[in-house]
Amino acid sequence: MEAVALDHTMLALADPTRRAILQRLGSGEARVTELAAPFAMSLNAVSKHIRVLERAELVQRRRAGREHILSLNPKPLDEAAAWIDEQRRFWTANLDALERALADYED
Amino acid sequence: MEAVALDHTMLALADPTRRAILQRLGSGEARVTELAAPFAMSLNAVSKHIRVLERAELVQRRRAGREHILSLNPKPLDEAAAWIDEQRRFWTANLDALERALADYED
DNA sequence: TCCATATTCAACCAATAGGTTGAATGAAAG
DNA sequence: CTTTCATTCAACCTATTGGTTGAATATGGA
Repeated sequence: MEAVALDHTMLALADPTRRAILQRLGSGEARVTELAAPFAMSLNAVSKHIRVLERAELVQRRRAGREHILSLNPKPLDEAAAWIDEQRRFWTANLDALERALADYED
Repeated sequence: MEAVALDHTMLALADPTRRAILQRLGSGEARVTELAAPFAMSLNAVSKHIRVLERAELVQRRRAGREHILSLNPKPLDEAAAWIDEQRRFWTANLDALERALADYED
């Protein structure tokens, strides 16, 4: 994944409102007003959050007349998970090597 | 995971310098100066990045004389990965339900 | 046509991020 | 001791976030 794309994805995930929006979109597409309803903030604020999610390409917009229908795009989520998993594999591999070295030392 | 902890973790991961620091720490602990060496920015800037990683508890500090030794703490990484995986499971479950509904409809 | 609805745009604001430089602290080494 | 090394603290700067309110735009419906 492009570094800047990861930046955008991780930043988008670093806010509880945006995570809640993603979670909501997990059960199906929704209009802006529907997405905004649960939150104690203005529609405009939610609209801005949606733009952050769009920048990260976590969310796609489709216009149907005056309504904008948002839907989830899981790919950046996959790529963020892949980055984390790679780090964890790398880290545990090095830990294992350390343990083997210690075992050798103890012999 | 606490929402605010996830906020801190995701935000910490949303910067290429900090991700590189984590990657470096994957292969073993390091001093501040060592961590800063690869980057074209001041030591102070890297010191700040480290504080962001510490706030997220992705990194731990141990003092040895005048040196501060940083090491990786993978737990927040695990919890971030768990959040993402949960979303993906939820999402694919709903997609599957949708597909089943479509299959029924087509019958 | 006129009004209501859905949404964004624009301007503003306070707080935070991400960087700089310069000074302070504190340990090590000569 | 005095100097060097490792690191943070403090102040500052600019850009971005995350929110607000008010106006603009565009579609739908009576």
